[in-house]
Amino acid sequence: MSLQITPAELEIMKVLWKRPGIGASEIVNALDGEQDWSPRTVKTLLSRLVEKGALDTQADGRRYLYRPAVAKRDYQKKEAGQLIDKLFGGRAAPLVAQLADARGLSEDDIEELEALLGRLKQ
Amino acid sequence: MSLQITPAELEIMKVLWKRPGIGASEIVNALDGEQDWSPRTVKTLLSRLVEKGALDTQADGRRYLYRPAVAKRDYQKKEAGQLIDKLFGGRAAPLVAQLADARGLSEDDIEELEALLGRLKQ
DNA sequence: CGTTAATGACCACATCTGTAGTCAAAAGGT
DNA sequence: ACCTTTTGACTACAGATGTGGTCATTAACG
Repeated sequence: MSLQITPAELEIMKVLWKRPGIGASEIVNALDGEQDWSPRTVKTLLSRLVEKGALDTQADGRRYLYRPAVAKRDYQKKEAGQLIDKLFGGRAAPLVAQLADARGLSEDDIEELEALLGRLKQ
Repeated sequence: MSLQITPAELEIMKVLWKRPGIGASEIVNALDGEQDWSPRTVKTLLSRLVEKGALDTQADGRRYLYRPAVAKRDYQKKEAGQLIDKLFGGRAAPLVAQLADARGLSEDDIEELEALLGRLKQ
């Protein structure tokens, strides 16, 4: 299953990754200020995500509670992998180089990466 | 201008980043084996890219020569930046961590990254 | 108990995307 | 001077996407 999550749908996923198991109205609320969507729009996106298998539902009286069927981490991995396959010839290093160039890595970033590389070395 | 390049269009861009200034038929040819598109499809994608401002044209008799109006490097930067903004809270390090986890960095990748970090340090 | 408000199901519709067809003009072979 | 081929312009159309409306049901408030 390809599990294609669109940008608009991703906003919903982000809310649910932070607070899994909430209902539509809480999601609408959480998005307030972030996105300027009618509650109808949020409902539609929720339906599509359920239909796609990206969300699981659990009945709670007359409504549903939603929770991600895909871990954020897994989704991030998939997206990152797709980007490097699509644009960087499947190699990670050039991507990092671009990032460094594009927005500059902070001191902290650099240290974090060095630590990461250290761990990877054995 | 947002300059949204779709996946299909990107295939065209890749050809032209490699060989800028060629005409439609050369592009069709270059894509042979890669994509299974009718020449019509390639023409449509070319038109859309020109319309979007992603390609520049230069008349060559009765046809056009096409060349990218966006450097590959810039496009890569933009995409990488968008990904980390969209999914990684704007921080590059977590992305790299995911990549390492997702597909494993090769020895070479690790060395390359260490060298890169070294350069960034001063 | 009756009216209201919230909820999911279903529907609508414009735009974008993938994939191509038709057409007319021009370039080139014979 | 024709016929064929190539090319760009325009058109087509189904599926995905963004954005939101209608409706019937049901929970909840007074």
